[in-house]
Amino acid sequence: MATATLTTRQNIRQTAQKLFRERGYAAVGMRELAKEVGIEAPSIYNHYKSKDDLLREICFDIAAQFFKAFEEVDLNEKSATKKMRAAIKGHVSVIADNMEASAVFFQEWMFLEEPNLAQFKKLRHEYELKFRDIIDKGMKKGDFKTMNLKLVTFTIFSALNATYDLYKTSEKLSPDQIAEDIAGLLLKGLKS
Amino acid sequence: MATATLTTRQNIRQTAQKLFRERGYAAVGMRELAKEVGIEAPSIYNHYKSKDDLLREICFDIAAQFFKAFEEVDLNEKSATKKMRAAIKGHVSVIADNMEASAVFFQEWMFLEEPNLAQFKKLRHEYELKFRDIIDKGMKKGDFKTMNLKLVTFTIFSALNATYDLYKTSEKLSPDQIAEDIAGLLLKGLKS
DNA sequence: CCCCAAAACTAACACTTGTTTGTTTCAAAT
DNA sequence: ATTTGAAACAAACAAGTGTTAGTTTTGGGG
Repeated sequence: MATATLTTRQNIRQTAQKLFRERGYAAVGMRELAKEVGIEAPSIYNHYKSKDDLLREICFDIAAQFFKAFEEVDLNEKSATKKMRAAIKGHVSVIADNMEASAVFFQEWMFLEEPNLAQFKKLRHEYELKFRDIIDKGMKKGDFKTMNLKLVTFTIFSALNATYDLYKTSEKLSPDQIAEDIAGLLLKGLKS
Repeated sequence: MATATLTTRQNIRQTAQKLFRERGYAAVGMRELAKEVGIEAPSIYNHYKSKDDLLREICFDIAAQFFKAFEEVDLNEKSATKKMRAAIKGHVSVIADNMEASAVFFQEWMFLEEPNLAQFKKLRHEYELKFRDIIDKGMKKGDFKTMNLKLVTFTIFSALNATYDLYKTSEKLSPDQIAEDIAGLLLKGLKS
């Protein structure tokens, strides 16, 4: 059990992640959130500036984790195939380690208000470009078959980002195993 | 121009599809919807019983289209590979022909109220089983490599259901071309 | 013990939510 | 020209929205 005793702030955030995922950001009220935490709604504002602030913290924290996971991959791996496999593994691991939060990241980000929304989109685009870059270089070196780059990147991301749904329904598959299997399926499709 | 002159009912539905997709079901109010249609909110209730009724019609209509598209595939194709390719094509075509509605189908269905929600889940599960069945038989016949069935089905669905996002950003790719490319990528990964 | 700040509370504000009621408009059929 | 039913409307309801103001509780440091 990593959960010793949560601070109220941590408790609010964790509960928000759960509720936002279960019922959607717009459908969850501050009073409902507060009740689940065990406090009154106004008390939340001692810890977060606004509802949007809460969503912002959740989304941007996951974004940072994706970038961090990728950084290690980019430094340690050389060939396009190995980089891709490692990137997929890192990405899936972040999702696996933050199931609720990453579900919010993927499904509720559009409720961010400006300027957070614009910054979020920018970050996400940067991250996608990193993946696309690996694939592009792999194609040019002949490791991967030449195909529509945008479509391929999209397909891969879609598959990866559904990992969350997989966890819910699946007979216990480990994150590593899921990452391995998805990587296997997709890389075989990429290979020239 | 297929749009000769829409009935008010059709107008409401089409506008609802657009708004629900753009801003999410919970975030769209009846007054906002009405305004976009050019009427007052209470007038909507001359055409739909409730907000939920609107969502129900959108979601279940798309569901019916998926089933219809699959039916033809199942009758006309024989080998697992051909069936799979045709099923993917049919699925993507339904999305391509109903971009807004299918986006709502995939992202807003959880806002359905009971008993619609339960029925929707059941339908969706049935549809998934049809795909899984093709893959399963393909594996047993040796056309496809034996892998975790649930994971494979999930990965494929995830890729297919992101088609909508692809349309928005992509340099004009035809539905057929998208279906072809995705099918190519995924089937190669499946092949034994 | 007292103080002070962090964090909880109650009450309220201004506004929006989906929906209902009762009435009026309007176009097609008699 | 009159009837009729569909579809529009304005007004309102009860409940819920995020948030703020002002106050009380709480728990650790001097």
